[in-house]
This record gives sequence, C-alpha cells and structure tokens, in this order.
Amino acid sequence: MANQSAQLDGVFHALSDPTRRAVLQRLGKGAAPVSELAEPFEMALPSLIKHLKVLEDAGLVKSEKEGRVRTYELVPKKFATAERWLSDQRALWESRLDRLDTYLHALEAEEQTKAKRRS
Amino acid sequence: MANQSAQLDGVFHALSDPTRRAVLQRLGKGAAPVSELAEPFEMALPSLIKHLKVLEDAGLVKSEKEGRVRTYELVPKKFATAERWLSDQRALWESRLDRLDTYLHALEAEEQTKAKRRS
DNA sequence: GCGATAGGTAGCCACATGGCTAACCAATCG
DNA sequence: CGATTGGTTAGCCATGTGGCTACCTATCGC
Repeated sequence: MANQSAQLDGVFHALSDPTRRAVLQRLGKGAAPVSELAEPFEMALPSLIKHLKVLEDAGLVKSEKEGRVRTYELVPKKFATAERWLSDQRALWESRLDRLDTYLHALEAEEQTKAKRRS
Repeated sequence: MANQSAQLDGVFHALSDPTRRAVLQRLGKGAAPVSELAEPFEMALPSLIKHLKVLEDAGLVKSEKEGRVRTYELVPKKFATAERWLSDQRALWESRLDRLDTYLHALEAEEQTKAKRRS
C-alpha cells in the first residue's frame, strides 16, 4: 500500500480520458489484442498505444505478449482503489449531514419544549 | 444528461490531483472560505485558486461570495457521476465472470457425465 | 527467405497544466 | 480617509499530454 495518493493520481488520470474509458469498457467484455482495441477509433496506432501505456502504468490493465500479438486484460482490483476513495469521501460528508440532521432535530425538540413552557 | 462523457472527463481529471482531493476531503467536513482551504498548503494563493476553479468547473464544488469572502462547499451529487461509471463498469465484468463461471461449471458437469459414461 | 502482419520507437508539434510573481480590486477596520 | 485583509487577474515558465508521421522489429504463412 505504498503511496496511496500517487496511485489515485494515476488511476483518476487514466480514467479522465474518453478513449481510455472506452478501452476499459471494451476490456470489461473480455481480453483483447491491441489491433482489436484500436479498431473502433479513428486515431493512429501509436496514439492508442500511448493510451494503453497510461492504463497499464496506472495498473488498471495488464498485458502479455505471445508471438507478435499483445493481449490486454482488465485488472478489476485496481478500480477498487478509486471506488474506495469515493465511498470514503461519501461516508465523510454523509456522517456530517447526519450529525447536522441530528442537531436540527435536537433544536426543533428544544423549540417545542420552550413552546410548551411558554403556553 | 447531455454529454455524459465530457462530464466524466472533468470529474476524473479534477480528482486526479492530490491537492484537489485534499480540498474535497476538507470540504467534506463542511463549507470553508478560500483562506481556510489554502492554509494547509505550501503553495501560493493563486495556484490554489486555480485548483478551486478546476473543482468548480467540474461541478464537484460550488462557491458564493459574501463581502470579500468566498465560501466553498461540496456538491455531493457530482461524485455520483464518477461512482456510477465505476459501478457500471464493475457490473459489466462481474456479469462476464459470472457467465464464465457458469460456463466452467457446465463444462465440469459435462466432464463428469463423460467420465461416468466411460466407467 | 520474403512479404505481410502486429506492434513498438523516435521525434515532432500544439496545447493544457501547475506552479510562480506582481500588480490589482473591493470590502473592512481604525 | 488610509491601511489591511481576502481574493482575483495577468502573464510568465517548465513540463506533461495527446495527436501525428516515419521508420524499425519481430513473427507468421507460404
């Protein structure tokens, strides 16, 4: 778990590009060689290969070469890094809103007490 | 929901920087003015303000100015955009793995049938 | 061995990003 | 009013990113 933050940088950056997200989406349906991954896009091969490198550096994807074909596949575990950060974040503000809610209810209850005293 | 993809670009890009994630984390505990958000960081004010702009452009955060103080607060709804993409992704490959699992079990069952036939 | 196929490298370019300083508002305070 | 405080704008710089073309390498099929 060394340098969680740097990992998040890489993962989120990798996800911030539509081409790369499309590649991931494709890989969600199963492993595929470079040529197949490249097929849906207009761009030149080297451009796509750069994207694949970004994804692999981020750890979202891994590849292996057999003969002249390199096959890529998803590393689902890595997605969890991002998901965890987001859900931790949500837990943070949700708990705050809960406390706020509790506080507001407490206030309201107090108001009612006062109202009764006044009546 | 116009141009989902461009939104994801912005959100994920905004999340890909440790400073910005730290700011979000801080805002998870409640709204805060610029000066308070800037306090934990070494960097010059204008640099941090750029980060705040990125966050606001991505829609993760909103701000309002009162007097000379600008207060920022979280827009939790926006996080859902990212979370949804990730969980959709996961649903995709999980269903695939399920099918694969089913397939493997089917294969195994068939093998056993054959084995019985052979015996 | 030779040509076709699959991929990879190098190097270029335009533009975006993240940092800075300096100078500039615009409220407040005394 | 004048100084201070809280932000903001402008503009500079180095580096990163995403695209390209051109060329190179390695395997495969015949």
